[in-house]
Amino acid sequence: MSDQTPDPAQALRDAGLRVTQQRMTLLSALTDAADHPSADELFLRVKAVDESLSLATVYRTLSALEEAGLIRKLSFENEPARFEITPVLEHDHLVDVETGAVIEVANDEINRLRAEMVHAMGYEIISQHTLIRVRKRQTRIE
Amino acid sequence: MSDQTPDPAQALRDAGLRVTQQRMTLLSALTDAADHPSADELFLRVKAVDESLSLATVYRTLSALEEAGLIRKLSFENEPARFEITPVLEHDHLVDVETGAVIEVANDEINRLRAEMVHAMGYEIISQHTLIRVRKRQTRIE
DNA sequence: CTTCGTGCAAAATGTTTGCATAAGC
DNA sequence: GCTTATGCAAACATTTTGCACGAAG
Repeated sequence: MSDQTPDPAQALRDAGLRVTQQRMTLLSALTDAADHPSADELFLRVKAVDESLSLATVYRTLSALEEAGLIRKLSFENEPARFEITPVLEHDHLVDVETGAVIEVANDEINRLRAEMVHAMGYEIISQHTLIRVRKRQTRIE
Repeated sequence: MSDQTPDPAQALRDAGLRVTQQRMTLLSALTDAADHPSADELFLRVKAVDESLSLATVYRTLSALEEAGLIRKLSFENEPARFEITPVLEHDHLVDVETGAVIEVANDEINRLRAEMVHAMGYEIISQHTLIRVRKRQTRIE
């Protein structure tokens, strides 16, 4: 129960990054986020904490955090990039095209098959992501 | 051996779209493409056929073709969208981060598991795509 | 002949960058 | 003190749009 929400300062230090107020604010905002915010949405959230934090810093910090492997960038279709704390358990995303809802899904069997396939081709996986656009199935008359 | 490269005009008509010279040129360019060109790359290729064809038309046509289901838009990371003729057999893409090469891969087992999972959650798949960023595995000393 | 697609230029969007200042180490 | 991060505004790349004209059905 000690590293549920690890100290952002420590996480930054461990990643070899300088610990600044802005980076801690941003990392905390992402850690606290239940959704998958875009740079712009994050900007609004961190501004509520630190009025002076700029959008440029949000972008620069997101790049730095991604490069350090602390966060993951998700490229959805026809919309700005979204971000999430690097998941401990690999998972993918369903996007309900009607509501816009993003649902996380994990399937060990699929992950295993994928890793095997890639390995057999002589590659190693750096990162992976599956995006499935879905619609609620009509189980009854509507 | 009759519908290997179907008549673009017919394909457009079947999709309920007006048959214009520009759309045929673009659809042919994509059908002939061995790679996954971006809007800009396609623009260069179609301009070689029809000098007057504009970039705006390329974008508008790509949107129309995608909506009609004739082509698929691929959202890669940190680069413009790429396009391909809608594949008959569902497949995903490996991107070699060192060379930039895009490799198509298909795995029926994975596709089946995915469809099952999504179905069990009460959804139906509209479209799906897996992007795997990879690096060549060192099999020997380098 | 009516509707829809096109070209052009301008605009909108999302993201990056140069520079002077401020903060981390 | 030396190095790196930040804020601001300007630049950038990609994609979208308003409008007048031309082509498709």
